[in-house]
Amino acid sequence: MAGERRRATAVDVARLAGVSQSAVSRCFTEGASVSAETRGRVLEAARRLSYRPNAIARSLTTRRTNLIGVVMGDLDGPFQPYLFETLTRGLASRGRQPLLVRGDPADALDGTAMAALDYQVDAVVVTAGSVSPAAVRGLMALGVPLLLYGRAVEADGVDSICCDNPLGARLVAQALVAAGHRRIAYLGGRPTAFSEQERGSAFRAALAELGVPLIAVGEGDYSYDSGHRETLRLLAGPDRPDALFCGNDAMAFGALDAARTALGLRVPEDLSIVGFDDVPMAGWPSFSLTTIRNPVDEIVAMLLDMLERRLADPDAPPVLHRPPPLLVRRGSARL
Amino acid sequence: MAGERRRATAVDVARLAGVSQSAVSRCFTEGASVSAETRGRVLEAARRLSYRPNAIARSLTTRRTNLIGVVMGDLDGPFQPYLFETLTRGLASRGRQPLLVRGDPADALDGTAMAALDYQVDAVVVTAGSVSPAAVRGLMALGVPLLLYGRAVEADGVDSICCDNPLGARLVAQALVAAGHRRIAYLGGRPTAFSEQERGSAFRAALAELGVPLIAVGEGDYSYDSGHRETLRLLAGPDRPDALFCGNDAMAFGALDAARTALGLRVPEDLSIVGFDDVPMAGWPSFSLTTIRNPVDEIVAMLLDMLERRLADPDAPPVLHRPPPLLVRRGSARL
DNA sequence: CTGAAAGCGCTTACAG
DNA sequence: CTGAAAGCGCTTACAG
Repeated sequence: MAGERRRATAVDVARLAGVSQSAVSRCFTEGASVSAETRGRVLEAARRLSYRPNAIARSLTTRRTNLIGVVMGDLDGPFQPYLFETLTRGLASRGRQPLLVRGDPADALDGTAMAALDYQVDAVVVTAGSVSPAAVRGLMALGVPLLLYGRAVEADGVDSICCDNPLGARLVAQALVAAGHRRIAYLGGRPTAFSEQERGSAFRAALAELGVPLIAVGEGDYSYDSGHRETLRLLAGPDRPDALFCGNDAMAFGALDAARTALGLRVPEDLSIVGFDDVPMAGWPSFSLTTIRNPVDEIVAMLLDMLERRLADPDAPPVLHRPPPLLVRRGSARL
Repeated sequence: MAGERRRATAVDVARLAGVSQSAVSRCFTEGASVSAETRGRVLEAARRLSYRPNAIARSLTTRRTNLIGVVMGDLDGPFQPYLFETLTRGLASRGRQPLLVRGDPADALDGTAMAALDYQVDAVVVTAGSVSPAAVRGLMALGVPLLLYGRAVEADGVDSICCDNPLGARLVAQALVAAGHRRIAYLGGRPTAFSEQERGSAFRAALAELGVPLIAVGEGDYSYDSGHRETLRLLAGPDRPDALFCGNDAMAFGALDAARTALGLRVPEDLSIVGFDDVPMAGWPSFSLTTIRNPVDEIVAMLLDMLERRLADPDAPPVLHRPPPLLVRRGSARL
């Protein structure tokens, strides 16, 4: 196999099969009319030449690329990889190619990120916390269908899906209070994140309604390290909390390690810790984290449906879905 | 903002700027000759129309897409996401777009995976354990430059880079024996994986050379769950091992949890556990895993250089790099 | 059912 | 430096 320099084109196949190039094209387009005999000869010639239609050329003529821009931030926590995995597999199984667009929660999209959009993606899906609100506005101005995961935005041609964060926070507040906790602390994620804003304020509101004060608040950035660091700080004072709700699982893991290993506390006897997301690791025996399940599979499935719908009709009215999360009781909280 | 249905093309810009379409094109191509005045008018018109060259059309004419196929498997362990993250960022920073190709270690690449290659990727990089050897051969037959990470293959036009697994395994064997361990067990990963074959056989060989027997062997699949399960089995017998080398960190975490939580053993007093990869989590206090550092950053940097070189000269002789790993001593092993 | 031809939006010799 | 034109590899009316 000399690794032929040039791939075969439809013209090559046509020549070999003794038909027109149009006939070749028809054999590779759904529902085009070709006689059985022609199709047979074309397919055989194509096979011999290892011919496959050039998707770039096809995209140029059809003005559809089948490429979906996927805006994502760092894959550095345990949650993002799972989401990304599920999303890209789902896309592929529906015959769409995910083209990566690297975001940065702090910035608008830079040039190298925007370059991906020059490939004429049919739509772009923005994943949780991957970019700033300003970047989302920039994307909206592009006139490309936008699907937002993890934040709610009201605009034409923009569909959003976002776990019901307020409900999740409320479930935690209620369970904690019902179990008798009265010295409750909250460890928030990146303050600019939509999820953090919803979770933080709903948690406060729910506690207030229940007549239980929030006695301490930490400010993390959704990372393990920030969870570890802030927990050390929150537990340093004299009036130590008896429960800590963390804005995501990664911080909760940091909190667990800080409480148990660094401070020598017993969890959940001395301190209840609750996370948010329910990543696979939350079930590992070393963590056994009580947490709120962010229904990723369900969210991705809905997102894919929203995408098909939007692709079929760019002018369809925007939709916003808020799938409900669930409290998962494990060993890290006395509930 | 009515979300204009049609993006501006070079012809639109040319009309607005009062120049030819060729002139517009030249303003967007590196090193083309355009007068300062023309360039100014074109750029201004382009700005007003939010014009950016259509990368699909450009790809068709230049026969270069700047798209790099990235073949990857599941992102379900802690190692793959970090690798993927580093690789795709590196690609993007060099102006190349990563196009995902989903692999499956057990299968050849299926149709939906191959569909990505119809986009005329300039090269494909295959990441560790993402596909079967048969799939790699299929990719080689395509005549597209191939870069292999995590396995060594000798062939024209195929470059490989792969951590020096035998060295890593030897480092572990030597350190364990030097520290006095004499009842050593090995927990392997997926038997069909290139890395497993190298690590497993080098570990055996090194122990044999040192005159220390391998008293037990487990067969996992690189997952946390398999590490947990196999460790329970390995530690069940009467002549319990005093050291366990795991084929990757994920299994080592499972082993740690099994030993400590399920079996109530002390690590490293009762049992030394060593992993392979040094994922970020290995440094978390709950694990404090002694492990072999797989130099991902270095590997990705080399991979990107290999890519540029291969793109510049498709006929360059194939290269094979084997960067050395490093033993990282933490708390999970008595060394 | 089939072929000739136009056109998708660019780049790049080729003349000037 | 600049424009007219060919060509990249397809799809899709349009005639037949």
